Amino acid sequence: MSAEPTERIAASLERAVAEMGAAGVQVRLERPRVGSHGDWASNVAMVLAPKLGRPPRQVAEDLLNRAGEIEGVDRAEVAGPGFLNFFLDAGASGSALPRILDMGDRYGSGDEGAGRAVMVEFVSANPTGPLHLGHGRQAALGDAIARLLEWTGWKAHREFYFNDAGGQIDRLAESVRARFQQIFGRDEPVPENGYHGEYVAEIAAAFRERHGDRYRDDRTEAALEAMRAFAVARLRQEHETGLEAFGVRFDEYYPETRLYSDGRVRETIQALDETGLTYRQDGACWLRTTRFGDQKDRVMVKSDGSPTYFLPDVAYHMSKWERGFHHVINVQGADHHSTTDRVRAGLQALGRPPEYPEYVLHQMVTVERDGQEIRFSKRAGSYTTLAGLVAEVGAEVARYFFLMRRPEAHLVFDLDLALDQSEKNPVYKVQYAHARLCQLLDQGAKGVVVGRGTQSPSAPRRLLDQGAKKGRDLSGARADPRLLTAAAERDLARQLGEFPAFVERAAANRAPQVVCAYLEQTAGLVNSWYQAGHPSRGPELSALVGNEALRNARLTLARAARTVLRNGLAVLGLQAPKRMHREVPDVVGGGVGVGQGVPAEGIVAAAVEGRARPVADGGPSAASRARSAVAGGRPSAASRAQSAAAG
RNA sequence: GCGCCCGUAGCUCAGGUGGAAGAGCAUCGGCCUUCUAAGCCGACGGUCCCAGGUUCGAGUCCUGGCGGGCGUACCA
Repeated sequence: MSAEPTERIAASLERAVAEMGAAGVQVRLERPRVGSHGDWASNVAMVLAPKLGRPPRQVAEDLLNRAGEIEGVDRAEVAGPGFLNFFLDAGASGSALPRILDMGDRYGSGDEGAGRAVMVEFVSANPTGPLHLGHGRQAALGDAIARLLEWTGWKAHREFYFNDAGGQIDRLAESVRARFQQIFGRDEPVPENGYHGEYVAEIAAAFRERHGDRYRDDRTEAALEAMRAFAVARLRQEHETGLEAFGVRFDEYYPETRLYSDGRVRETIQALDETGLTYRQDGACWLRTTRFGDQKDRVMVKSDGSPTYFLPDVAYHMSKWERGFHHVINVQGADHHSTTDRVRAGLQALGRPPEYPEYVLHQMVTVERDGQEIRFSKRAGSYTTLAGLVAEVGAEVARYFFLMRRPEAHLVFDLDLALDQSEKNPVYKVQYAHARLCQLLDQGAKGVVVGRGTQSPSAPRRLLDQGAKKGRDLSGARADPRLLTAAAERDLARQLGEFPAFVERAAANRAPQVVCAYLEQTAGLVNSWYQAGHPSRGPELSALVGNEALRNARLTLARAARTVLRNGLAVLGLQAPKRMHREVPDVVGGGVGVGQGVPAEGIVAAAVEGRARPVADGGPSAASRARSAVAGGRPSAASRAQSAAAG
């Protein structure tokens, strides 16, 4: 193929435009969002119409007539208010397939980043309590954004920052001490502004397990310090293992105290002083952040001589810069948005660019259970933890839930829905489509043939022999995409070709939900294509037809689709299973434990029952349990609901 | 008061460089003798919060409202 079809279309249109006496009008081609609007569309007639004083549709007709036949274009039409829609022939629309197979698990990657370093800082939870769902959203977002950047040629560094000193850690230590004393029956209440969650008592119990009664009557600072260190270490460990269970790893954990111990905070004060933008007022030391667009000046050092949070924040970002990260993305909850202006202002005072660092601020996560909102509060001790959520719905579902919405949109996490209907979750649709393609390709490799009339026992054997003779050819590396003429095939092929553009856009906009939407759409096209060729429906449209050339082309399409789904899931940090098992819960069919070799009737019975009986009002029905258990290997919805209530 | 975010189908939400209104759930109706029905096909469902403006064209951009969320510390 000499030139891309788009170039030929554009050239033909530009010639036609010039003929109509409107040279210089830019011809732009765009991908219509809907398949029925063709492979490419142009708005040039509508731009031209007012200049020529003629109706746009008439101009469009005229343009088409003048453009004539275009190589690679099957047909063209005037549509809507005056769009020109071009439909490529099958060879052109399937032209991405060889490239997909060539690139394999790198298909979709790009090199916009050109190997530059970028830091993504996310989660950054303080060791004063367990990770909650807001941290979960951040973990999913930060990791997915880092992955997107890696896919587009950046070298991503994942960093977790935490405050391991200061007033809140003091209160944590005091809270642990109170709980510790309570173990011995002493009436020492947790401080009013301390941490009241159950986990504090657990820490105290663990502390006693480690140290016995040694600190029982020790009210010294050293005892408090021991508890502080113990609690921080334990919570830090809990965060790391929790994130690991969630599938997120960090390159570096950066403690706030390091900024003090290595003198960076002091250096930052000095450097800011030298800018002449600091002043003293009311006994405190201020920085003129208003010079850089902040709403008011900020205190750097309080009148009691201790620094505010603002100062180490600036020092920390100077450390990032000096470590070579001139591109930094901070993923934070929107409740931190007030700090972004002042931190950037402080950094500008030190000569950093105004857009450093970049922020992705996600809106809050609220959780509803039984139709009621649950409020998060570390101090009240009533909140839902990330670990609890992962235990309930699994890491994959939780991750996808957090990613499928724009970060700046409020996320309502309906626990009931996530529990009872998790198998209807889009992530299963995508993973299932992938597993389905794997099975199909497996059948293809075995030489299985479907279709009425061709089912003589010798047919598979014959194909197997041919396949063996021709080696890899059966896998379709040299298949002819022009044979993919059915609508479902062409729609799918076209969609697969757009994957790299979606990854690039998602990365540029720090928008993982774009990938989610793409995957769901692709999975839908895969399923439509698959169903259209289902043996019971249209065996002549199946990939497993007897005609070898057609079979090759369709199996190539399946391989390409599998590659795209697998890569897309990898971009989000999700698994691409080769096989998905349904597990029929023992409540159906009286304790029939069913695993891999399930009799088909069992599956169908459960599925039918599941559909026939919606969830009744008191609790989960057998039907909903059947659906829940499908998610695989986890407790039934009933027992999970109980554990949720207990948590 | 001021700042940021949100307002799209009954519900939860996607909507690219401004271009032809979408998905899932819910409801209703079809589709398993043969590749996994965790699926597919169809129907129903819209004042894209309101009012102006820019434009050949606005869910998208601009201005002003209305409604909701979050923030607005010498807290951490």
